[in-house]
Amino acid sequence: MSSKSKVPTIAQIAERAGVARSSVSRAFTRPELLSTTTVLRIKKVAEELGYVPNSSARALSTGKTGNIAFLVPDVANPYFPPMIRSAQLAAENLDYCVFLADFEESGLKEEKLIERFAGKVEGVILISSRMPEERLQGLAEKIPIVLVNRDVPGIPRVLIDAGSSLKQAVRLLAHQGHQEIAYLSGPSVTWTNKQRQAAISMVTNELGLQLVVIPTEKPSLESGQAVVDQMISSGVTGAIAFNDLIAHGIMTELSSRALAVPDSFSIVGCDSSISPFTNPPLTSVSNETTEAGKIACEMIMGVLGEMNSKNDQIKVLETLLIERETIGPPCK
Amino acid sequence: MSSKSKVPTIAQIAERAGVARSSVSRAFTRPELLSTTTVLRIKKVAEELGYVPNSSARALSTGKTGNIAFLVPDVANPYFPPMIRSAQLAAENLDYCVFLADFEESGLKEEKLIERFAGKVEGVILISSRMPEERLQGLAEKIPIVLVNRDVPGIPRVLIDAGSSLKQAVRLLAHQGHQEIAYLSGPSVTWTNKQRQAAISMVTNELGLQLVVIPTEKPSLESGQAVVDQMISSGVTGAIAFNDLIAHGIMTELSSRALAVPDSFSIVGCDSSISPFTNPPLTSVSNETTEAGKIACEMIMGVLGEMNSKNDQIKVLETLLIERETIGPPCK
DNA sequence: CAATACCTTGCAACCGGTTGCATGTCAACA
DNA sequence: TGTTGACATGCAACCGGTTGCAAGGTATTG
Repeated sequence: MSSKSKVPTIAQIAERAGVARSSVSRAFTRPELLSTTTVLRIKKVAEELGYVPNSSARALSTGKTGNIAFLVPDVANPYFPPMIRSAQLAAENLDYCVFLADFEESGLKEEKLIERFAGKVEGVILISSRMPEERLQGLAEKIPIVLVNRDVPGIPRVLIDAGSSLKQAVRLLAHQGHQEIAYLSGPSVTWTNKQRQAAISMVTNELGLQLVVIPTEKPSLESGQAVVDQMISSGVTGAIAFNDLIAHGIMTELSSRALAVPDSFSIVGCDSSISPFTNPPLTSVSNETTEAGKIACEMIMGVLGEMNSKNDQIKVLETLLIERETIGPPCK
Repeated sequence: MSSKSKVPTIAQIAERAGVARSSVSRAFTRPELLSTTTVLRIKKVAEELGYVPNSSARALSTGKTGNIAFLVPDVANPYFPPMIRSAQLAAENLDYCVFLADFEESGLKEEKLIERFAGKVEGVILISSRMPEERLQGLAEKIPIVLVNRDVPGIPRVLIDAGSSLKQAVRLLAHQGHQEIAYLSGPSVTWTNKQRQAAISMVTNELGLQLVVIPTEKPSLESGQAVVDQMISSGVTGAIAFNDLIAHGIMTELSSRALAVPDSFSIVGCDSSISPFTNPPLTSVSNETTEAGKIACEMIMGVLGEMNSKNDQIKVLETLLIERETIGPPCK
């Protein structure tokens, strides 16, 4: 029932230590301005009373919250957690805390979230943003933004380039004798999807292969399962999926129809989110998300200081095609 | 170069609208105290100037930050993302923002994180906490805490009970004729592991089966692969793993040795995090994490108001054994 | 028509730190 | 010994909202 106890403030420490409030503040933020003995005395008293600086108050007077926000399209998509993890770790090392939010693949929700966070954070990291370019640019003038897997001029961004690996995958399929292949596309508005599809279609054109683009509902397992009929009837002998989830959905569905991979179909995934775990192990593109998360975090820290100055830095992460066991010669 | 622009404050809205600062404040927080026309006028001006309340300032004077923290042992473990997602969604509906942090399976780091968040949040949701019980109780006196999958009297908690499902799994194995089975255990300090192991051993005793407990390094795929030798040499014909990841590691390793599941070994997982995706699909325990995250969030909201009052509520979520295709008769 | 109640709005203190400036102390230097 | 400067500390304003209290105005009532 120590009614007065609660959380001690700077004032109580000051009184107990016989100094001014400002000295207590400085003991924590700029100890080099005080004599060593004073700092020690203050810290001792603070320790005794269990003092913890009130971060709202600090944020109010300094204007720095020490927070950033990390927005992803779908937390449960295994592609993102490693990125979330590395970004959060990187932020933590710089004494920042990170808010996480899921915008459920919706540009509208994304925008609402940004507005909600605007006052609470110093910057926002947007993963695979679905917002229209002009909106992004508008927001970027109000609050520091770093994009991952979205290419908007004028906004700092880190891009994971799966293009070269996917081109290599097409060549590999061609080399095995495939003439007609499918691309199971992802969310059509995303940079990632456009970029992947463009890379693939460039090489199929070059090699004179037939490319069938089959859209999927969502980049999920279920969507992969759902398009198998369409894929089979299209007459292709191999397929490259937008991501591992779709590829795995296809494998699952094929397996349930007693169609073996790669004997009946060759399948290539992308991102290596779950490809090491599938059976047979899925040939896929390496996963650079951990690196991307870390870089995005470092980038935003760099941007925090210098608002206004047109910051147009861009970092492209290259990928590798990881050959596992789902490519073989065509069946038909 | 509108140097003066920046972010408008309550004072500028007040001036522009010809009212006192307090009226502007009330227009947003308690509009029923003002006349409709005044509220409208203020809101209009605020809209024009792009006013957004400064949440640090608000937090300072009200004492409420509108944030909670969500701490997990490992973001990248597929068990957690659905829980994170549902908790975050639930929080958002109540206008709360959530910090996410990864304590890397370490009780020490967990404690540091809680302290760091202490000033920034109104409450903390701890998933599978590794902290000693007395520490938890100490912290719970300072800040509202809700535990998930950790059973500490006096602290509100939600528990996912896989026990009954695992008992059923043991019976199923026994019914198929298995005499000796293994439990591939998880992190020994966790409530989850203790509870699962206890449930299994209760039934093996009851049925007179031989139970071999094999510890794993981490609840990960790699750890599962690493213990296969030990499992084989122990002479068991079936195994129940602490989680799907370990189970899948075992399946992968067995598969690379040309040992088929369930023909050579029967395997049971837990949590259904990746079990629907394995090949063959892994018999496992249902995943109640989505529900748990939501409930944890609701629980902490309930606790926020009434600190001090001994709150000892507990919610237990029951699970289901989901039979897929990895249990068969013993081989040896 | 005066007294009373209610509704609307303003005043000013407060939340808990931070920081520019002023003051005071003491040692070093001329 | 008087001056100068470095160093240590205090004072008070400020960050941007919130809120108890009071004042002014209008409506209600006897």
